[in-house]
Amino acid sequence: MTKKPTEPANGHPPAARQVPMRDFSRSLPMSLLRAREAVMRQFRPSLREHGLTEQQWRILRALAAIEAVEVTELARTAFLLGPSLSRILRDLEARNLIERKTAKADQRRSMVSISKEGLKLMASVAPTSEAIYAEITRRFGARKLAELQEMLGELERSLAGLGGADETIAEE
Amino acid sequence: MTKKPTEPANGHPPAARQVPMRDFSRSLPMSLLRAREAVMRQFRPSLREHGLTEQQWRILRALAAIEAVEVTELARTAFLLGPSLSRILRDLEARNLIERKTAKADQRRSMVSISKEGLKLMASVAPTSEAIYAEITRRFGARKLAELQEMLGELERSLAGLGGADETIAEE
DNA sequence: GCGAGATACTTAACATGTTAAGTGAATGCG
DNA sequence: CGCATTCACTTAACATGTTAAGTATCTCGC
Repeated sequence: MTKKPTEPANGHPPAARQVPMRDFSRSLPMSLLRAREAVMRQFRPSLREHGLTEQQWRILRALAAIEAVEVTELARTAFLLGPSLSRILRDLEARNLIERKTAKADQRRSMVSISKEGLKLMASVAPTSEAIYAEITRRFGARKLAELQEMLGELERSLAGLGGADETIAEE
Repeated sequence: MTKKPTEPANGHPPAARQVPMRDFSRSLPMSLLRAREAVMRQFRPSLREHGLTEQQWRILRALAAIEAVEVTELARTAFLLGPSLSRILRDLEARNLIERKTAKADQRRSMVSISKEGLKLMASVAPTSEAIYAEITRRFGARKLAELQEMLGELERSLAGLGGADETIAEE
């Protein structure tokens, strides 16, 4: 074991850089993607054991903190797009982990809440999840973790209102 | 400043916190997800105009820096899973943006390279992409950006070899 | 009140993420 | 050699990301 399967011979490519660009592997999006994947890799197995995906878990967590929410608000909280949320809610409802009822005042809105079963499932997952988070904090350092999150928040804020496109309001 | 994470007197939801957990919206995975989305939101419209998705763009960028690579190595570089890459390469090849040829020495491997057309497309996208990156850097600050990326790298490294599960080597 | 427009979702369609299984080609070992 | 194992990829199947279109409901001006 620990055998090198294939030696590419070249430690690094001889490079034929034909288009001038930053080193791709060091771009901000890639850094963020890799960091997030490194973190999520820790959680996924545990969630999987409980039959939950990352997104389903996000939804349950968001619901556990409140009585009930509209779908749109839940989408914002769990950071999911409407269509994704719509599908997931359908499945979670079929599994009796959440409940839905249309609002009285506005028949368009539907109020979502976590069910007793959903709470039970959460209670069974939470300890492991918290332990993993604690281990990550221990490894990386609580102070640095707080700093990192602060920077991420700043980054987010500094890009707010720079909507990439179709952000032209009241213009033609 | 230096506000405690869990403010009991939060002006947010009436709270029916039934399962003890961290404030979900401030978890590390969510911070990373939101930050990355804030960044990618800037690039997607431009890529879309050129008929490229984020992942296709990653592949082209990775290919532009070298002569040719095996699929597995490309997957590592572009941070894509094999199946995703396999599909995308099929499409990029159909659009004549890349070329493939099986290696002589090992018929299993296929060497992928960017085509002349692919390079032309890249050249047409790169300026806008670089401009967006520059604007992000300007807004957030070059120094802070470097710091952030350093921290993200540290986070990644500190979690390496903590494979969440099925990481048990030489065991049964 | 009523019809145009706005809202809150949902469906649809296509691309990717993710895991498992399949296929053909090399390798290692008896 | 023979053949089980390993490799490098590809397919398959299901879940989500992403954009566009559809549906029912509500709001508002006239």
